[in-house]
Amino acid sequence: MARPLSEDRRRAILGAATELVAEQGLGAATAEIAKRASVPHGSVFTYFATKEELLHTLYRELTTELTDTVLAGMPKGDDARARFHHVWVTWTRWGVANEAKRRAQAQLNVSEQVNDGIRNAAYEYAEPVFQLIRQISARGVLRDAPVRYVGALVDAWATTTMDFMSRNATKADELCELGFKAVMKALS
Amino acid sequence: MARPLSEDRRRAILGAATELVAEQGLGAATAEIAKRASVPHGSVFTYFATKEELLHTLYRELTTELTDTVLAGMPKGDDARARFHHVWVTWTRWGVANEAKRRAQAQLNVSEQVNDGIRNAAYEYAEPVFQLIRQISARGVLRDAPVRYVGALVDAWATTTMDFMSRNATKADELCELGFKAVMKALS
Amino acid sequence: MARPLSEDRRRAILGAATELVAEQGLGAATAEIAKRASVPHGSVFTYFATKEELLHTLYRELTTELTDTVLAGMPKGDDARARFHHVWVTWTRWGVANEAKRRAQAQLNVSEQVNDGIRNAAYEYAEPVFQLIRQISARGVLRDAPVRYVGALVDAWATTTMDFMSRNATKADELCELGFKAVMKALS
Amino acid sequence: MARPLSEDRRRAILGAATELVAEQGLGAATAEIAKRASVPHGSVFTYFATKEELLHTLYRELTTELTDTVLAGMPKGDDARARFHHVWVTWTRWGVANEAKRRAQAQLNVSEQVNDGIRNAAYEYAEPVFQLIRQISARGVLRDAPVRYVGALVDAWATTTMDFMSRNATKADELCELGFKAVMKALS
DNA sequence: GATGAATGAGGATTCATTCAT
DNA sequence: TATGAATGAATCCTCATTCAT
Repeated sequence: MARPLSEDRRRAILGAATELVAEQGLGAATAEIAKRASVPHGSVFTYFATKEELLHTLYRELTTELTDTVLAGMPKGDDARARFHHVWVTWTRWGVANEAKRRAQAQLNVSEQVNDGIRNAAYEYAEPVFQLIRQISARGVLRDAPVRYVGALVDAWATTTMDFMSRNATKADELCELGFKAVMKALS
Repeated sequence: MARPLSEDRRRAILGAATELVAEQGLGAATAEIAKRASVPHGSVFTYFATKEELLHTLYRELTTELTDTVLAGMPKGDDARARFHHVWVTWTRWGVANEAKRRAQAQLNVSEQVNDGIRNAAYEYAEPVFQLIRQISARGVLRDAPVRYVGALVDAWATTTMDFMSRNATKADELCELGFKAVMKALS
Repeated sequence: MARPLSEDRRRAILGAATELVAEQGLGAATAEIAKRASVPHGSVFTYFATKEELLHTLYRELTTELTDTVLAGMPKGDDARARFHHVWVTWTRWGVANEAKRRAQAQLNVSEQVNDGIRNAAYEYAEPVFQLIRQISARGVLRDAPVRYVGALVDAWATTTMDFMSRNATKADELCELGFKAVMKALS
Repeated sequence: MARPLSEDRRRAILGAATELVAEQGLGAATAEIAKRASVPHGSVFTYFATKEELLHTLYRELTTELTDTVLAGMPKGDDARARFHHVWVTWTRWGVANEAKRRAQAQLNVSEQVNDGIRNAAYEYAEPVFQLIRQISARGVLRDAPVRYVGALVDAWATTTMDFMSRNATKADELCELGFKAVMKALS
């Protein structure tokens, strides 16, 4: 049998794409992505049919990784606040620890390139998080608002909080907790 | 005697740029912007030295317009809540009524193209809004957080709210008010 | 007013395309066409939106030029034989004198790139020739065959005749006359 | 012990090449040929050293098949007209029944890729047909013309006739006979 | 100033061929 | 031999900016 696709190469390309999209936006050149991944330009297209597919895959992988990270180690039991606190802290720390990933995600998020179908798949994968948010907000001002809206608000605040944590490393934990308290107040 | 630059043309170019940046991101071609503006390609460069300058100007004009809109008709007096309500409603309505502008702004916001200097100028212009936000949050959980952070949180929620208002026209007003209540709870 | 498109450049590009298509087929690179035309590569696309358009234009110009050449100097009067003789001789001589054009035409003819619409336009332009052919063949074996078919037969023989005239310069005139006699016999 | 090359695969590749060359010209990609043949891309190059060799082989097989078809069932005896009628009918019917083959042949014919050596080999293989044509035209206008020229004229008319038979299935037989009569008149 | 052609580096993608498995 | 990933030159086309008119 022929040589199988190399998972390493695939990851190298996605990693390079993450960095360059974070730095330059979706306009990042496939040739430069290849160079950064130490892979011949042509190889980008043996792993991803088009640049669009590469970006879609990147979006999917980033959102999946984030959801997985946030759900891993989730406390059991029904202390919704504790559970949400875990989500919030894990989430924002992931964002601070993975600046390129976070910024690449931000670029992909504003782009038309990422269409509703792809976006919905990401939301579905994050369903447990949405459920938790619904639970938290069940008795608050937003109790009648669409979950997707409430989820998007939490996302927006998490993103903003990460940005400030990043820029202000010494006060990162403090900002994280302040952000958490504010969100909790808004939701409950 | 040199012909003076035409304000109409300048505005046409900025308008076309708004639409195309909203649709395609910063990659929008100057030639296409010119065509959309019904202006010869060369004129883009008599009104703006480079594409970068055009985008910077666009960012400035959009943020300025938004700030002006929000501050116009601001209620007098010290009812901070009423004043902030005015800001919130005007802001989100502007966003819904000016979809292209809102989306262009979002594109410019994530871009490295718009540097900190330009961003700070926008913040300074919006200083009255920041002051109002500080006032609102003076006794809340975020009382010790940096104003810029609190401002960014409000911005993030306003943006998210506009997006959902846009997609859900029949419930726009309702979402606007829900969002407002949630922000108020978070801040105070 | 800005610089107008240069007819010289346009012709240079079409000329270079003629040569390269004759030599290499439709696969000829636009970059090489540009080089042969002593024109920057980008200019090819300011004169022709796509390579396809360039090839279509080339087809149209070649067929038009041939038709014009053949119709110019057509004897007046009703001596159909004399008129057709003029057509035949002019046609095959044009082909011998313009080897690149003839071969480029041959390449374009077999290509799917040149669609029926474009082909029909060429036939319509050559309508006077078809009428003459119909007149010549009105009492022959092919009297009930579709004119387009008879025309295509004549075309096929003219093309073949030119090829042999080209390869055999000393007997070119002889071949031309032999071909003519054979066609006349076939048609009448 | 080395596994022997599979005749089936070879034929599958040639078949796929026929279709794709007919559709797209010589630019057809080997990878696509492989896919159409349901054969791994690499196999194309174990059966044919280069793409060029594949195309040469294709040309040879197509011309050979046509000659074989035309010569099979050739009436014995010295009725040259009957023999040529058989050739003509078999030839044009083959062309109509094998559209892809006919069109692939046309593509290969105009290409420089197929050089004189290869072309001559095909002519030699078709020698009996040339002899018949010489016999038919021995007393006609073209009696002193080079056989190759006369052969090429017949080829050109056969090709044109097939094209029209193909496009006009209901009148195919009629066109076939009309074409035959015209050729006979031209030659004899 | 107004216009739009000119330019050539850069962009995404394709492809014949090779070669590791 | 079979397979299909690897490669990088080549392909068509785009684009910001300049400049002749």
